[in-house]
Amino acid sequence: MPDGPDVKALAQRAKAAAGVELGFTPLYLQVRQKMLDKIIAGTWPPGTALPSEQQLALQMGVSQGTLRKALDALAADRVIVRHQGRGTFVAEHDQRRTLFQFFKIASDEDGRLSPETLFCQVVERNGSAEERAKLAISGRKVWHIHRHRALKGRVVLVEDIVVDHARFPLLDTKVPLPNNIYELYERQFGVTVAKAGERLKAVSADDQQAALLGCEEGSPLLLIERTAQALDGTPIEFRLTRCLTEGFHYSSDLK
Amino acid sequence: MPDGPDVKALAQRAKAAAGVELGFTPLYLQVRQKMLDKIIAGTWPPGTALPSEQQLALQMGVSQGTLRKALDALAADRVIVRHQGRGTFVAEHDQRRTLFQFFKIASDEDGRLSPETLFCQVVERNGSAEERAKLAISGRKVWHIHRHRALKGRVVLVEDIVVDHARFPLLDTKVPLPNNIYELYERQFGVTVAKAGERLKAVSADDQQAALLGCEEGSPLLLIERTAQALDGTPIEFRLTRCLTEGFHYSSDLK
DNA sequence: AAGTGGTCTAGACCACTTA
DNA sequence: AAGTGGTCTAGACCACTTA
Repeated sequence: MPDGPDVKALAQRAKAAAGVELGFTPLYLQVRQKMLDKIIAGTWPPGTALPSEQQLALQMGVSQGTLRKALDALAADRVIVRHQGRGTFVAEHDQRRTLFQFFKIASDEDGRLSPETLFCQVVERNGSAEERAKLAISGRKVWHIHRHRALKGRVVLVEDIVVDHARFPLLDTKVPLPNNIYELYERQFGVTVAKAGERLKAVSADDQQAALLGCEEGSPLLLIERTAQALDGTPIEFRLTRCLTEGFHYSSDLK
Repeated sequence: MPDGPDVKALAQRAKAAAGVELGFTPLYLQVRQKMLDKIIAGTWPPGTALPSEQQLALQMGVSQGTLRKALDALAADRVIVRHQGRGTFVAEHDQRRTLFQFFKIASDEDGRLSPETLFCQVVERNGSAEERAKLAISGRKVWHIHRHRALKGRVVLVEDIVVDHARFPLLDTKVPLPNNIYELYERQFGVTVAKAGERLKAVSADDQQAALLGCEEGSPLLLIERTAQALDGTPIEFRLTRCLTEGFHYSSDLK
């Protein structure tokens, strides 16, 4: 004889009563949100090993299957990383992640490479209306980071990065910034970049850019406008990258 | 008392004995491959409604849960599309899919739009060594499709598409080609484009391109090199798109 | 009302890692 | 040997669509 016919329906209603309900939110998505909230709140900082699935299922009062669906969803968004036999961990901005998730420039012949930072400057200034809108901030001040980056020994990237001054106190004292800037955001400021959207255009190099990149004025450059967001969707960073695409390209998979 | 302790282990070994085994392939991936094979073979053409999960599970001799994991994997790769309450269908190249999966150009102000084809020419010619290598073909001949496409009434895209002559017999008799060329591949030639990789660069417009796009010679253009693949990974199409990015951009999500 | 995919449970066992 | 995530089953019920 099967036991209680509507255990999960009761659980569903119990969870639903507590949260905002529009129509129907499955249990596993409610669990996913609860776990995401803990990660956002810093209860489980990046790199932390989560409790085992069995323990989490007990804590949350759901079956292991439901708990796994929640973890699967978080893993699909790269919020957590799972290793069979080892455990489940909050995702970190190590070099590998930066290279594969956030760096899309590759050599035509040699594929993906890590860029080397040859110059880096941090300036405090007032943000333009556009910048403050993109960062959704009410304060006036922003940090402006300017970098020159090289691949295969040649400067091919010029970056202009703008972030909220208030969110990154004393950023200028961290100079020279490490090559991996998202690791800095994460470790020094508790800010996790979770995803980004990019808009690509072709533009002409002005005299300054031409001098930096060692090309002629008016040469075509790939312009990449990136808006990066935190785990909760808050915009964190606005970045313009100008890229010389002779021997290099931006790689995009359509699937 | 729980019944047979190793039902699935037996099933696993039975399946394993039949197929190529390197280490360990889970049942659900074996089921996924079997279903993919049927789709590739044309047993289930695009648009077909698959049997219900219950029926498929019975046919394959696995539980509904395992069958669902196989379908989930196929749905993640957009090979099939599922609709709660309606059924599961083999994915089709309708306008929506083309717009969201394979067309990444959007208006800076108005977002995603469908391009309009203003000019389209199909020519038969010998493929270059590079083209034949990219298409992995041994024959000499290719079709070269040249199109001019407009967004918001302005020509901003010039496309040069190269496909295997042998795979698309009498393609020139289909002129004028429909706006959605992947739908043509699918319906007229039984060729399904499943995924594509793109390489983006910034280049200068030559005199012809400048004339077509209504810009000055030397203007920066976004060059998109696409290689599109069939369900089994075979390269199907090599495509060069040159794009005027004034008021438009290429959109890419990093996650 | 019947059929479909979607969720959830409880429990067994496997593959893999670490000690 | 013990612990972790990964697979698989059998079965119940829910949300949604169509007739």
